[in-house]
Amino acid sequence: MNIETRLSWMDVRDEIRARILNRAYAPGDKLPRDEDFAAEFACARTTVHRAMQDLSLAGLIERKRKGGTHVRTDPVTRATFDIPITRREVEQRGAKYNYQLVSRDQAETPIAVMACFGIQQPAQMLHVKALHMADNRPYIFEDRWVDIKSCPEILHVDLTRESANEWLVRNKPYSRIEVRFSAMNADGESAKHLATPVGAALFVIERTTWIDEAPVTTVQAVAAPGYQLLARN
Amino acid sequence: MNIETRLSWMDVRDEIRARILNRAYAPGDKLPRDEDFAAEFACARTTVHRAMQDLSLAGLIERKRKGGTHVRTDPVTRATFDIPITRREVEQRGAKYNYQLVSRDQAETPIAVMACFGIQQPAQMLHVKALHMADNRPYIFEDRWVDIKSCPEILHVDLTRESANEWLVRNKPYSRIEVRFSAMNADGESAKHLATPVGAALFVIERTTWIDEAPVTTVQAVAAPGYQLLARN
DNA sequence: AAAATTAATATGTCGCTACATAAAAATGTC
DNA sequence: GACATTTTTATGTAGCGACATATTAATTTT
Repeated sequence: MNIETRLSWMDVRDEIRARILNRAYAPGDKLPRDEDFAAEFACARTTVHRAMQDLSLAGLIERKRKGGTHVRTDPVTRATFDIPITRREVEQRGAKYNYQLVSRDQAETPIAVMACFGIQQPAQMLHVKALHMADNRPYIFEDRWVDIKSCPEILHVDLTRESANEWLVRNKPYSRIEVRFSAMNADGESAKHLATPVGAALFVIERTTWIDEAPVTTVQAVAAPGYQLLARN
Repeated sequence: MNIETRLSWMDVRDEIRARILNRAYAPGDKLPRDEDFAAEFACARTTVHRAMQDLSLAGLIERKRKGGTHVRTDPVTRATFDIPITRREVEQRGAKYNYQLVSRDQAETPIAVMACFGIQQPAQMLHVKALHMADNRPYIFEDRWVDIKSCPEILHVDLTRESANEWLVRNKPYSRIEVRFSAMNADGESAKHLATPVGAALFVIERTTWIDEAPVTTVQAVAAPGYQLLARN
């Protein structure tokens, strides 16, 4: 094919996005039909469709069957985060990873944890606290609960050698996840493990995962001061 | 068409995902070629392709031309956030939105802000501080810099009535954005505006936007205690 | 005139074909 | 045997046609 004249759906997307940024199509405006764009760009409707899908996913436009395509009046900022295994995160920063089990015991689900999972009845769970280190300095302190019923194998894992984080990610892929970010003042325990003064502002990541409605694990990961999370888009 | 036998790409995706979760295909394993899946499911290769694309985007598999498709050995947690206009965010919580301009002046770019934009030379910028309130209680305190060269209109906007946040989102769609999350202890200024004790842990969202490499705005939004960010996926 | 039905229409999806492209595997050359 | 070149192969992308589906608009019925 003629390389110069062949348009990819990304070219189409970029052109339409450029027009929206130019305000050739202003917020609230109705865009031409896919077919008309296809005619203008001399490409197939499927190509325009793919471009539109992408813009729609990015939050720039809204599409409705029969209703047509409109530029969103108040575009949202949509960003995507990757939260890798902690070991990998540390190693990608070029630091030496180290891990330390703080405590490990079995208990009934406390009420706060039941709320995370959205369950009514308490269950037997494994309660693990551990510290992840980068270049021998505290990096993340995690406080984790693992449902024993949906994950009995965890009882036989040597958590002094391998972190529950790593074992679970490798061995229990979840089907649903919920992630919450917040800030908290260091309490006695986290201050001690993260080697910071009590009261220091710490970044908190809470993750809860399920396999088909069955709770798997919930973890509160408290990062050492200075931690930042950066978004792609 | 026969509704019962017709498979959609989502059905194919769900089936393949189920097999990965079942460990029918374990982490690191090579998956069958798209064509083989197509034969198995009696659908077109494009349908399998779409399913695979989705799984790949979700971070569950990795694809390489000629290399084939593999289950990722350490799947990343991938989550997407929507950060709407602050007013809309407040209103969606069912609270009354209120806005207050704290300060507004023009100055040369400080070094810290130059770093956010990745520019070498300082420029003339508008420096705005403002407070967003929910039900008359402090919600978010923002400290914003706007590049006057790429956004001269901002000088004529009455920022006592409309927040820069809202005006920019509606009038200056960006082409690139960077978002950073972190935690900080309340300093004198933020403590005063957010009505919290000095030292309280606050959640911080930093956003910087560009239009084609030209800096537009960078903002540090400090949320009142208790603020949480929840991810979709 | 209000409500229910029907038609029109823009987007959504699927199948098929053809060709593009990256990377591995095979082959040829020194 | 080491290196460069060609072939093979699995995924990536585009075009075309057909039908599905949701919604709006038009029409008919009450």
